[in-house]
Amino acid sequence: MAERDKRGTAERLGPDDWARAALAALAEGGLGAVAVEPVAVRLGVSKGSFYWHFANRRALVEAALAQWEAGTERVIARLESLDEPVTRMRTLLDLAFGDAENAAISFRLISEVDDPLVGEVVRRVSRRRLDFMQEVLRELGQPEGEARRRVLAAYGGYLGLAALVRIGAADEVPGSLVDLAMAELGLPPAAPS
Amino acid sequence: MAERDKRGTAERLGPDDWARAALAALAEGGLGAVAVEPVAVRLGVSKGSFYWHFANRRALVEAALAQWEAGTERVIARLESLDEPVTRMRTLLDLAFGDAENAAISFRLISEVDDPLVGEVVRRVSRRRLDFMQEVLRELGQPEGEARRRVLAAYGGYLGLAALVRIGAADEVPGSLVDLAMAELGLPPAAPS
DNA sequence: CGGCCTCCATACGGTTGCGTATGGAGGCGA
DNA sequence: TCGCCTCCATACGCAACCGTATGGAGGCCG
Repeated sequence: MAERDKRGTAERLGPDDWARAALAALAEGGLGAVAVEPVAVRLGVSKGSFYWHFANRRALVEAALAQWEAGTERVIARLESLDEPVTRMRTLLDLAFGDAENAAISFRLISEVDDPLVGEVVRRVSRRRLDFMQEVLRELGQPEGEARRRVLAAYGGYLGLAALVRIGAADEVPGSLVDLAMAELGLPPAAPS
Repeated sequence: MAERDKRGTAERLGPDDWARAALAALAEGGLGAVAVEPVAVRLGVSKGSFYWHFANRRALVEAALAQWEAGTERVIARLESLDEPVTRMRTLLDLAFGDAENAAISFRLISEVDDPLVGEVVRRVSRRRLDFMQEVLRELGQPEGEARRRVLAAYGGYLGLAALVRIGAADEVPGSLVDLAMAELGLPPAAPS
């Protein structure tokens, strides 16, 4: 792994490193924490470095959002290699309920949807996720309206439960919640591995 | 200053007015928007007024949180006047899914749960709401674990759907979602009015 | 070896928000 | 009327952050 210690060994930074650090700051402190100087401190460098790689703070936020969106695309691409629709959906749910950090970022970004930059990406990513899930249900023969309603309930439930876990109201989402979500989607609860 | 009717009828302000304005700022711009000077501008006064009523910004945030918590207590007190448990739950869901602004505030606060002030109140309010719902299900004879699981799914679904509405993924929660939530709770969907 | 290019540090001015100090306008009782 | 109390305005110092300017260390290449 790349040593991320202080500037001991003079590792050079690229825009991706800044975007990654910006996402970490976003998850911890919200959009307001994605500030140039604090993120620079987090990386162990100064602002001078930042303004070499980026024009301004806006560009950093855009890079962070792009990296977050790319993560969603990566997951979807990985899921599309699975032939069986039911397995695809169950793997999606496992990934979604398992990645608490990404859920936290999603939560932060949704609450910050009034920001024009954030809003555009959040809407696009959410639509992408919902459409993907709906397509899986369509392959399984569910009618359009029914599938849409179930997908909204399932994705909304995912977001909300992630919130409850975050505040400690629900300790560590039990595996049965994946089954519950599968049931809401009209799919069999047990994995046919 | 010849101009002084900027504030209309309410000439003098009290702490409650500041707390209300702070909640409005919170819903719009998040916790970071609960700043002294912007809220003062919102009320049409200056900082000098604020520091008469409050010691510092922290006190303003605390007052806003207290007012938000009081709203939850007010709703619960109103619900407890209803004798029939099923009616109580259905009225609760109608109120919850109907008040989009309060859902937005809940969302903002949950995403800001790392803040010690916010975290304490958010956890207490969430526990209060969950316990109240669980108690209703218990009155209806549902076993403890089952009730807890259903309440978590329902409250999580509420939060998540509010998020989807907020980003425009689900346009205007249809009334059928209340029925869906009732079904998740193991209760009859139709109101017996 | 000398020049250039990349990446980063330092220093500066501008803006915004926090908190304090001080004073002023208006109501109210003596 | 006088004096006091309440509520608010103005002015100031301080800190955090944005963006710019400028220079410097180290690698690469002629």
